[in-house]
Amino acid sequence: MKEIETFLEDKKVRPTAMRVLIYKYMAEKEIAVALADIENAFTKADRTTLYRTLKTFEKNGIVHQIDDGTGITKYALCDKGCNCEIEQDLHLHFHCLNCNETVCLTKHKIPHINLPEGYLAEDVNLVVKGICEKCSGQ
Amino acid sequence: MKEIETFLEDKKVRPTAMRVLIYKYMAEKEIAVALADIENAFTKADRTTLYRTLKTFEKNGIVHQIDDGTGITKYALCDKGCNCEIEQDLHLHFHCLNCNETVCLTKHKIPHINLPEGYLAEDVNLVVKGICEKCSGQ
DNA sequence: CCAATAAATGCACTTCCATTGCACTTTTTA
DNA sequence: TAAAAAGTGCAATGGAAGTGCATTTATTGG
Repeated sequence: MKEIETFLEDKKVRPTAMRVLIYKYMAEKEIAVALADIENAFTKADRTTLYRTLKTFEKNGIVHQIDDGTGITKYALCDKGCNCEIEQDLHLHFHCLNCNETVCLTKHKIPHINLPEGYLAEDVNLVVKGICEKCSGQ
Repeated sequence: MKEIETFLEDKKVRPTAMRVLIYKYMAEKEIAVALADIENAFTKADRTTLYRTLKTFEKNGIVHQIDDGTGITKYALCDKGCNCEIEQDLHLHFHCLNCNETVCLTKHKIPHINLPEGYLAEDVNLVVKGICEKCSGQ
């Protein structure tokens, strides 16, 4: 708990009770979470607070946003060295069509993409859909 | 015009006037189009018709849907050999942050992605964002 | 310690786009 | 040519993201 507080402070985010809880929640879950998930977990808190907390976390490099193609924005904690901004550091995301969960495959960097002459890449989004190990093992 | 009709018939889609026009419109544009684009081009037709036309086209392998991360669903004509379903055939999409246009880079197949043990890939979505050749050349 | 200020939170509302239900029209077919 | 099917148009719904403003809570300088 204390560690979370100091962690947030390091990231220049004031560690309010709500923020610590949300961080804790996301750290315990190992999958990417949607705003609605957090809403369900913290029914006493207002949607807006949760929403803005995520935006604050995002702005300060605590979480990154994931577009997994479901149309629902997901968020996941950044790894220690996760430089979401740097192209080379981008990892891919896996969305399971069975359990509907999305995970960061942090170890799997996106391979270099060759583009035609004249195209300049600034950002890459790679989502693989299929069956995750949890679901395929059953 | 006649070719479009027979083409649609080949795809088991009844070539109504509207459908032929929409197909023609998409063929002339070389970029992926949003429903709103088509709406603007065909102000006399109803949104729903255009929407359902795209869905019909999609179901019959005439167009494929593109999620370029803008939150707006785009559609593009499939190439002759575009087997949208087959993983190996998936091409990548490029979204220009300047002109906001999205194109299929049909020639650029998605490289094989190595996944951890237990993960089964069924579909891959790869979107590169940056500056397109039209915009970078200026 | 207290007042002034800034940050965080909650509520209500808006916007935007995708999607659907139902009625009406046009086309197909038996 | 009548019945059925497919296509089209209008209106409404739904879900999620985002915003304005008032209120509460925390911070800080005197």
